[in-house]
Amino acid sequence: MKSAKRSRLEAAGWQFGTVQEFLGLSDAEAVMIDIRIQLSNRLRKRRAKSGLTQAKLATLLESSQSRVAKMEAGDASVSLDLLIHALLVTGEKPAAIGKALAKIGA
Amino acid sequence: MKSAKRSRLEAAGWQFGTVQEFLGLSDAEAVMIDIRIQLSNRLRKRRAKSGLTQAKLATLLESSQSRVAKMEAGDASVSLDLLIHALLVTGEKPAAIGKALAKIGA
DNA sequence: TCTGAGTATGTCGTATTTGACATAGTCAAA
DNA sequence: TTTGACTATGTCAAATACGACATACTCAGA
Repeated sequence: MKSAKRSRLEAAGWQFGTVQEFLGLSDAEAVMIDIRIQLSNRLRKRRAKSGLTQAKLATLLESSQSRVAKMEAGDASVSLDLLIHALLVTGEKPAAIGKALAKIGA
Repeated sequence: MKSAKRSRLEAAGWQFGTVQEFLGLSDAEAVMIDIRIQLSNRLRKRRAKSGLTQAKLATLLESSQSRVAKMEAGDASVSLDLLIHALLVTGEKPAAIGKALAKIGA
């Protein structure tokens, strides 16, 4: 968007910025979401590589297929605790989890 | 302990091994605890370095002094989510958190 | 097209985690 | 030794994360 138009709209009361700003999230909260997404993606890859179905992984975790689906979807109802636990159960090493986090901007 | 004595005691029904074995924890659960401890220690250091009291940090987190104390004590009632969030609020970068995790054995 | 294995999504009752509060412990400075 | 700032610990009602279940979607192979 050209800055002239933007200025006009802002004068009319509109605000522009990132989605983060739109949602009113602080930096920390935004990073929390990035972490969740990063771990989710990683879990799906790990599981696929191990040839596990969501149902089988759920059994190992003493959880349920639907919860594993939510983990991999980055669902807001899933804690980082559960995601990390799941990763560890797939054989992921803490060092690898650390590396994944290191790639998150901010 | 000498292995002869150990063998004798094992024959009598005693078991030996790590604390982890004693408590009946799986590898993943043991690592979860290591992660909590690592992040707890890191939080206390970060806060001290920032010259924040537990009460002030609690305000930033919209939490309470007692919960911050529990975070730093590695209390079992504190989730990794909360610990990580707290670290981020003290200005810790995800990369630094990643490095801390990378140092965990196993 | 069916069928079946795998995955996604919504809901429910329960278990855990939460902030708040009360209160006790610690320790330096007066 | 008192005071005051900081930290630790226990408890509680409320919030939220949990596993389980039902059900829908996807898609490859018969």
